[in-house]
Amino acid sequence: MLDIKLIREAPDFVRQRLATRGGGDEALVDELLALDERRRKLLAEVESLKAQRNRVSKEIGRLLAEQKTAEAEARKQETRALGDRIAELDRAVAEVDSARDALLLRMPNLPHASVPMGRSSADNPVVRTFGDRPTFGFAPRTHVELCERLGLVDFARAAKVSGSGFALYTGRGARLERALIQFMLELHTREHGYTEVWPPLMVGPACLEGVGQFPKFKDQYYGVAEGDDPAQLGKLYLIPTAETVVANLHREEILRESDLPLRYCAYTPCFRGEAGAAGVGTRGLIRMHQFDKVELIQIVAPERGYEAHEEMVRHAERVLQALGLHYRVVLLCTGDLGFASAKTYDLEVWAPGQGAYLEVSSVSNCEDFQARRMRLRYKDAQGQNRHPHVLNGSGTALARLFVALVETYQQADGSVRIPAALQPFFQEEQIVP
RNA sequence: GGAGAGGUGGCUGAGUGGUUGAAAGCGCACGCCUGGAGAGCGUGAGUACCCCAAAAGGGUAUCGGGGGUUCGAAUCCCCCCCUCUCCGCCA
Repeated sequence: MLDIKLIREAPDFVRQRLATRGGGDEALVDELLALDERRRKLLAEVESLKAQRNRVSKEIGRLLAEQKTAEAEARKQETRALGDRIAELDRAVAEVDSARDALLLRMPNLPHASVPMGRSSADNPVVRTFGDRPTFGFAPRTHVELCERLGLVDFARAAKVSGSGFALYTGRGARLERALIQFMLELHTREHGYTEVWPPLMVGPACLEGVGQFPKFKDQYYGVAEGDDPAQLGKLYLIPTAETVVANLHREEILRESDLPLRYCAYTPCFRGEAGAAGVGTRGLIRMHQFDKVELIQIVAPERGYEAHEEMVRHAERVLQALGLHYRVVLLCTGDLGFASAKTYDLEVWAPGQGAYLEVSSVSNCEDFQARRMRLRYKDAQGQNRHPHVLNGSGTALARLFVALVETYQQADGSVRIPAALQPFFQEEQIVP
């Protein structure tokens, strides 16, 4: 969430930055400031009353110790009314508090100054590209055709057991998926200095709130209930991305500066309701309720936030480079930026069978927005507690990468070559019908 | 799922209604001491919020979380969460 002190001290700046997102959130600033002012007013009053009560209580203790029971009783009588007033004010504070927090939790992060202005994905500038679109001496097939011919994915049986939006990888398809996961984990842990973690796949709502998914996007998630007890719902959710759990690993901690940077790499399945998303029902692997992803997380000192951000984009790019896939890097404009992010790059890989770029990675610096929500801090050299920058990036998402790979390396006879970097993990050079 | 034990500051651990924000020990930081280190001695130190232009200073809250009793709660009552042990079940 945003720093209430910043909103208090520079409301115009905050309004202006929020306005660039085009979501109308700047209108909340005045409401927030009014609540904040009321809160402080109430606090000042109730706290001075409590101070008074504490003084009298101590005095009563002293009087009782000195056997002056009558005097103590008199004091008690006096103070009784104070308690009622305090309780009343406490309730008022709690009300204002929760109203203020609810507002704060709904306000998105401020876009970084370097983020281009824009309304939608159409305004995202391409920052750089790698490679060229491959050419074919034949009409390239879609991954759906290729997968069915080669027996890599059984969509029909996946739908039979789980409905649409699920894939059953079979035989060499399953092995290819596993090889890609293994390849990426090895790359990031051995060459980019990330620590591998394999986290729980279900988390409590506090974690979703911590990364900024709650309360705004509550309908996107799969809630899990143990048994048939509806009261259990809302206790645990399937993670929509490893970010949800890994970014929260140190929540409510005060780290030492020497602990930073923390770099984690995690392979996990990801689960998404995709409620209302166009194309869930379309064939193929492009939009799924369940997909695999290798995620990168960094927790760094604010001074190093944007340096680390650029570095992370390069780490994700190396996956696509090593696999020899054509891709482009896009910088999200203000209007397309995610709720928690201050700056985001997307990696879009070319899928010849689709004739389109597919988003396989999104690398964001959320600055201290998430750290503040999850009460994650570190103690700097001066002994000050500060919120670190929390960054997340896909390194990369699997299903679409699978699509791009199969479509890019398809041959005229319907077979698929395996790029050299993947061969040690896949153990074969090609997939033939 | 059943039975029991327990959750106190960075850690260990005292504390069952009244100067207890919390003994003691360890660890930590700084200073003295030392050629240097250690030992020893001394000093300091939680977190969040509020008041104050700021600093200084003052205040409130915080002993797993929430609620209650009371003038006053780490201490009493209720609910919840978590950890550990044993049993059951189970990959």
